[in-house]
Amino acid sequence: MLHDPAQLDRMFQALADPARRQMVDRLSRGPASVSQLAEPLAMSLSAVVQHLNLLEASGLVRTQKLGRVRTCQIEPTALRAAEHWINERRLAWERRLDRLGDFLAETKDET
Amino acid sequence: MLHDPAQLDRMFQALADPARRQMVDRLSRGPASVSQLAEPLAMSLSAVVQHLNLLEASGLVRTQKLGRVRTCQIEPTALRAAEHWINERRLAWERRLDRLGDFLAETKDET
DNA sequence: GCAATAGTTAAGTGAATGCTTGAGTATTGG
DNA sequence: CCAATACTCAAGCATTCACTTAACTATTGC
Repeated sequence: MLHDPAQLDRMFQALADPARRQMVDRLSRGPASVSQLAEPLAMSLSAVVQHLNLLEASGLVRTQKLGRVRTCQIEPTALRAAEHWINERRLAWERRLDRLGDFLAETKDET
Repeated sequence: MLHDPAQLDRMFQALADPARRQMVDRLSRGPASVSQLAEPLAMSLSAVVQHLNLLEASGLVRTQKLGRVRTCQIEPTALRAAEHWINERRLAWERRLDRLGDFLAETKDET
């Protein structure tokens, strides 16, 4: 389920918004309630809840409600999936460059 | 300029679209012309050019025109910036978990 | 019990996005 | 020279997005 392309899509989509990235950033320093997440953001609590729902649907954040407080946490495995996608592409490119370098060095030797 | 928040924003924004990610994926396997990028995509060439312009503005892709052919390449340093942002947050969370584990182990010893 | 707290839900709005079509501009092979 | 190629640019359009406000529900502390 980590490599579900639709899930990857929701994840990158979720990370595309600066407010949501700020929320992820805040959560990387420890769990927080919805109000705590909202506090530094210049928008209504309702807007924050909507962002949070998206983050949860994307798998980046997990939440649980105790009483009237919803506590939010980062889901590191989801972050790792996004990280991995980018890393794979970058490495593929860099490996290609290396092979090209090797090839050029070789053909230069053959003078 | 790699840590310009506006640039990071454009980058995550660029990666949020599946067509654009498919283009990055294709480019990770080597340079390509606009038409080559368009070939597997179910949309007009014009649409592809619009995606490409966004990718270029985000710094993820560099292009150069020779004659009538625009050749596109990945810019790995930009990919690295996105990767780095995610990685930092994930590591911050995981380090926090480790410290928490240590604390729990310590307090358990003190019985 | 009742007011304050913490969050939820729904409806609406304006701006941004992802396309399309159509008309144009260089370049290039024959 | 001229037709095919390889884009490029500008409008227009439907959908999605990021909000807002307003009304509502569920806890908690006194």
